[in-house]
Amino acid sequence: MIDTAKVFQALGDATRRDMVERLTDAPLSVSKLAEPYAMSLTAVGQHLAILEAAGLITTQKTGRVRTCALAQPGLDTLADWLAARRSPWAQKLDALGDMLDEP
Amino acid sequence: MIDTAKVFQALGDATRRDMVERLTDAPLSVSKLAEPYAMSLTAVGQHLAILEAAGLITTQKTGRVRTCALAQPGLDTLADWLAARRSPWAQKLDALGDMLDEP
DNA sequence: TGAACACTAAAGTTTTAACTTGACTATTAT
DNA sequence: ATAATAGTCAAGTTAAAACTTTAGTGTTCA
Repeated sequence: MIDTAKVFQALGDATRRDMVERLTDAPLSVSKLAEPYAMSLTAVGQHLAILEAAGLITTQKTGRVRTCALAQPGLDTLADWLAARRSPWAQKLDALGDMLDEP
Repeated sequence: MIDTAKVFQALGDATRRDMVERLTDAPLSVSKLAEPYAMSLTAVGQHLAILEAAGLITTQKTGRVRTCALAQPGLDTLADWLAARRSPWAQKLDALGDMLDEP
């Protein structure tokens, strides 16, 4: 399980949150991911490292292109934290959801 | 609905997240809430203002004591954001949970 | 083989957020 | 009335993130 602090800190930044949102639709290369932002590619790479450490994305390099995709572990950490703070009903349903998600 | 940015930014700080976690159990005064932290009351007050703006807590002053309690709107914002990024199964169950939560 | 491409590493700068200090208000207790 | 409590305001400091620049690696294309 991913550290809660890393997940919330990662999503606390607007650029990183936007990256995760864009990856919800489809995987993207670092360059494509960087396009909308007015910052260097280096800065984008730093953001991606933080997102990856938080288990929110996975990346793999093929040739010279690194492809980034949304990852579950970070989202699961977030879901667990949330469940502990919501109504008993929501908690039970979240637990059921986790059960049904398993392979 | 609360702004997503405010909620994530609020929970991105370890002290604020700890405050929310402690308020999950029971409401607390500003002083009681401040006790475990090695920082001024002023700093605690600043954190509380951010949490309140994010809809994660509500506060009300009675006499000279301000009591802080966990609030739903911020958590709901978080739940909605999460639901959009998790598996279809988890999404359906979250929606069902929201339905059953209603009065 | 050489040039353009897609990134990456190290180190420094800038910007933002957290926290402090000192002074102050309103409420409760003596 | 006085003093202690509980919190607040404004302004400044400090510490942590975000971002840049420069230089470099490995990969693909002409």
